[in-house]
Amino acid sequence: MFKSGMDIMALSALAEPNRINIVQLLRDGPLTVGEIAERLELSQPKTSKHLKVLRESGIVEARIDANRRFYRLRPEPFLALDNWLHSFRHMMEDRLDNLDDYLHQLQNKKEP
Amino acid sequence: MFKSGMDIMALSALAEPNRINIVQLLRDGPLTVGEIAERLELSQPKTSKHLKVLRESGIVEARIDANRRFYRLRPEPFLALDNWLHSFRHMMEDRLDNLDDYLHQLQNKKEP
DNA sequence: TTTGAATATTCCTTGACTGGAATATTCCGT
DNA sequence: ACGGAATATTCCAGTCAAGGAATATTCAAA
Repeated sequence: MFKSGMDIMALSALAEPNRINIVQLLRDGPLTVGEIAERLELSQPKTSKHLKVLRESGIVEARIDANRRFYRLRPEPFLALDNWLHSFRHMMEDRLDNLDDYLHQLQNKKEP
Repeated sequence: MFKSGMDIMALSALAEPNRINIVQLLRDGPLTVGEIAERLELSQPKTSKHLKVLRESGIVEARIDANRRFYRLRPEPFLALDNWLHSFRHMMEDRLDNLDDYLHQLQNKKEP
């Protein structure tokens, strides 16, 4: 049986500013809790708690190295999200009316 | 200036079961409030309130026809989400270790 | 085994979100 | 203008998640 609905857990986990920041930070590679806390200027307990939510929703996982934990992103939820988004393809294609401008705006990441 | 962070508003709006259901229902085309409420077995005020959240986060828009409002999805947030997901491509490619199984599992939407 | 570093957890308070019920608004037909 | 249909809004109570502070746990090194 195939599940066409999106996982709420993962979305809820991402729907929080600190956690989105953590996820975007981990895009470039694994980091320890202390490094994450330092770069985002978060307290250590706060960081640990958000990482726990991300971990329990399957978005990150930890590699334990003695005292430290290296957190890194798991690809599965991102692939699942991408897969879910594909189910909206037809809707988007049907509505490609005044959308060219928006597309160009998204593509143009260069400064003027 | 280009914003590389994902919009929290849209994610928060999606991170709720009723609203995800509404969004997935609207995938197939516009519906009125009453139709949405009926198909999802939600009360009318409940439906209206969730639609308000979706509307204010830019996920849906309403076409007014006399007494009725036809709600439909806006493509922009989905494109934005898709665009954001692309920034995780490298991470996903780097971790395509034991991921083949998962990919096949996602692709196989047919029954055995 | 004591110390210190790194991380997790608990307790508590506060703010935000949800749902239900009732009410308000808008519009069409008569 | 009136009544009814479709939708929105308000009010209120209950729930839940986030933050701060303090504390607990785990590990390595001396």
